[in-house]
Amino acid sequence: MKPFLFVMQTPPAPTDFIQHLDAAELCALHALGRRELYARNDFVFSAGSPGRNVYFLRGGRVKIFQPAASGREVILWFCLPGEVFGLAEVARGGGRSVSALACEACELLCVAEDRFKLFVMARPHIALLSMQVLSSRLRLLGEMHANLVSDDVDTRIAKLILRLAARHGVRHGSELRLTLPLTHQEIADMVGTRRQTVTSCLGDMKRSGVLAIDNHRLVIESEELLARLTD
Amino acid sequence: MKPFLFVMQTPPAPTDFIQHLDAAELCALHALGRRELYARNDFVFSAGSPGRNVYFLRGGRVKIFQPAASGREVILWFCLPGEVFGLAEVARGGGRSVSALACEACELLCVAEDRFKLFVMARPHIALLSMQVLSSRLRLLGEMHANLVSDDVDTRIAKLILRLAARHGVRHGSELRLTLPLTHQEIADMVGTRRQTVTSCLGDMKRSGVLAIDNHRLVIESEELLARLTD
DNA sequence: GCATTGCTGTCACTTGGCTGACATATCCAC
DNA sequence: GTGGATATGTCAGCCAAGTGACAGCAATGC
Repeated sequence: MKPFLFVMQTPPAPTDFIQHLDAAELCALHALGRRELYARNDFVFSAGSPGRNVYFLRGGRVKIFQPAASGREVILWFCLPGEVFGLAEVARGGGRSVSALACEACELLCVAEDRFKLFVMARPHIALLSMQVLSSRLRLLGEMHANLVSDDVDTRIAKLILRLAARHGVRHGSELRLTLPLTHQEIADMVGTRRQTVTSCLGDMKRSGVLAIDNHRLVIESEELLARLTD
Repeated sequence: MKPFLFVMQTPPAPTDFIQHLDAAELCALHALGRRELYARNDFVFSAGSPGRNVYFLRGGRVKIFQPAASGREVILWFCLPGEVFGLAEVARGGGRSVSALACEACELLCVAEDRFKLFVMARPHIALLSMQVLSSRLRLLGEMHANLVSDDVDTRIAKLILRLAARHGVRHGSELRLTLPLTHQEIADMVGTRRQTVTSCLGDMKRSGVLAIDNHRLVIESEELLARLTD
């Protein structure tokens, strides 16, 4: 089980917010907000907007990314059902610095900032949970940042895939299959490189039997080999 | 006052934790922890250690950095008196992912994790404050990360200097002087490049009258010109 | 059905910044 | 003071990765 040490580089995060609420709390939270539906490629919010809501994802996937100079996008993470997003801007004030885009049809719960603050302040352990969520993201981002500084593209992509596998992976026989469909461009935006570079790097990995791609979903064929690319 | 728009790119952060406490709270916090002294270049904690304390800086400066592959260091930020650090690891669990090093003689208040949690849970607005601190760091790190992806070294250094000026700058006649002494190596570790590159980039800036260096402290001679390097 | 748009694959060309090396300058400890 | 450690300045050579360009291949919509 050596390779798993890498997948577990960062221990499993308490990313699921909803799961940590009891029935009464969940009910109270729902009463505070309203249900919203978004279609594929709709923006839930975008960088620069004031940002006075916290969102809880009930279904679908949301991509959180940051616009960078010259129209580039830096993808920070994908939110899964049960997770919060838009929390940091609300806690801190000063408007959104990131954008949130529905990757597919999404259902979410939208709660206004002031109501959420009251909700949290009345329930100390939820305040702690919120701190945990923020802390996890801080750590993940720190790790991504350090990788970007010190690893070459191939290594960054290998690490990314292992990280994604820990969160979005489903074991399928001897393979580990990502549930999240990704384009080369999106991978490039996650590791800070260009699409062509990703194409050629993934090409190498396919050729050497590390992984395959099926319907835009990465399939890890050898965790062993992949972990080795990680340095 | 155009150039100030850049310095203010990210609005002033509520970085000072202590300042937001009233006398009674501060007193209670002090009662929970113990005072510790560190000499220049002492580690307060280092990446990999379990990390069961939160620290409040009362005097001096602490450098927070993350070890990266091949012995590189990635400097995330410098803590100033009044600020917390070590908060994320405690909120989240799972040990330290960063190291904290005293840049000079430091006095700090060390509070055990469980005590701090109780302290926070009993005071909802302090929970909110903690969330603000984490959120601010998340945003700052996001900004640094995006810069690293999309800007070349010169631009990154210019942006770094403006960012530092907003936090550590003191106006001195027409100059804006950083209170924080920095080596080229440290600047390199903050923008993700190498020492030699920083030396030559700063050399260019000196030659073109953008800044000067006095006793390891950057002195911005023209915010105008510096902001222009920012793109 | 066809057309438009977006994704993948490949490749020749260019370059920013890393590397390693060395000289000088400055600081600190003893 | 003197000696070692640490910081700065400069430079030639090299390479990882970006750039731009183009061709084939899905999808998706009308």
